[in-house]
Amino acid sequence: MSGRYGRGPRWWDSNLRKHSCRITMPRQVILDVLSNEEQHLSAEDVFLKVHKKYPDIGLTTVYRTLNLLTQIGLVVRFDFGDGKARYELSSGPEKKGHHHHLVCTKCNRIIDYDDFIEEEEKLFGKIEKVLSEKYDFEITDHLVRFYGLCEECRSEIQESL
Amino acid sequence: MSGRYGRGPRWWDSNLRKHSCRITMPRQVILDVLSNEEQHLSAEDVFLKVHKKYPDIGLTTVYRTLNLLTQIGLVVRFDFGDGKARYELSSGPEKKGHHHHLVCTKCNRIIDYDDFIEEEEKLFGKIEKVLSEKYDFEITDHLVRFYGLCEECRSEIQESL
DNA sequence: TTTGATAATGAAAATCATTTTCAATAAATT
DNA sequence: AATTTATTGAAAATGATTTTCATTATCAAA
Ligand SMILES: [Mn+2]
Ligand SMILES: [Mn+2]
Ligand SMILES: [Zn+2]
Ligand SMILES: [Zn+2]
Repeated sequence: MSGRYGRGPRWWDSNLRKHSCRITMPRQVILDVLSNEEQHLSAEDVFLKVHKKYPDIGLTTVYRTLNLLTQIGLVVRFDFGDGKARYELSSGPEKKGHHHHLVCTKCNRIIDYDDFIEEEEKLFGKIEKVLSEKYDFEITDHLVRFYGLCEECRSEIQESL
Repeated sequence: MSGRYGRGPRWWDSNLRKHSCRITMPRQVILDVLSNEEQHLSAEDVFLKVHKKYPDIGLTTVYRTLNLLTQIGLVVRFDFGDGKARYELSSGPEKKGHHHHLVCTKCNRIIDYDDFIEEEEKLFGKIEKVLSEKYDFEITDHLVRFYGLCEECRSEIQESL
């Protein structure tokens, strides 16, 4: 783990500095992986991808870094119910907009969707207002998710009949 | 673990039989706990309550039973993000109606609410229809949840300022 | 009611994702 | 370059849940 990380400064450097976190090689590499590759990676997924190019970066550091990035808000952590947390970049140039998820209960495939977000937000705005008064509860976030069977899993079930 | 379980047959006996599960003492006791006590119990919570009256029932059996009851639909399992699964009776006489949750991110308190369920369902019905076509995904269930700070936790924060 | 097949149980060990510990190392500031 | 201290990696620890396996209890059949 010596030398500086290749390419120039990144858009997230300021975020790190803002929280007085050092800009280290493992952090850069992990953020690069998160911003280039597909979403919803587990810690081990991240580790594996990182490991190919930088075999000296350990799994422990991946966990620590994902926790840090989640805390400072650069990354969002999800629990889809398969026993491992999943992570997704939350902001920046390559950011995906506000979206929710379809989760296949058979193969754990995750599908992002951003349809109806407007309508959802509108209803939730109203709900949040009423609930926070009624239950004296300050709402800061919400979770909407649909579970079911993806196309592949449905056809597998068909075949087995 | 000898002798039969005290009181007469229970409403859930038929559910168990339907799935060709034996009606055992541990299962009766665990179901009794779930139907009498407060909701959102962890496996260990259930074990502790069971243990007071029936010290011979093991934690392993509690886990196994909760899994079974979840599979046959008598119990619903939740992951609120504190590392342990929580369980709630899903049907029967003492059933709570369809409801969603407010989750305190500081103390993990869970508040049930059933306001706006109608409106939610109406919107979700529409969303589900469109999404299942667009993404070729058969939706079987949904999850709505609000995160935030409960009253107690807000006042604690106030005090510490 | 007794019997027999086998599903269910409990204790201990195993899993598995994640966290902690701690000595070594690297990033920022001077 | 020297100093300070946050960060790192390996190994061990943790903690919830599952698996294993020998023993026991349930239930249908005789
Ligand atoms: Mn997503
Ligand atoms: Mn509830
Ligand atoms: Zn699937
Ligand atoms: Zn709280």
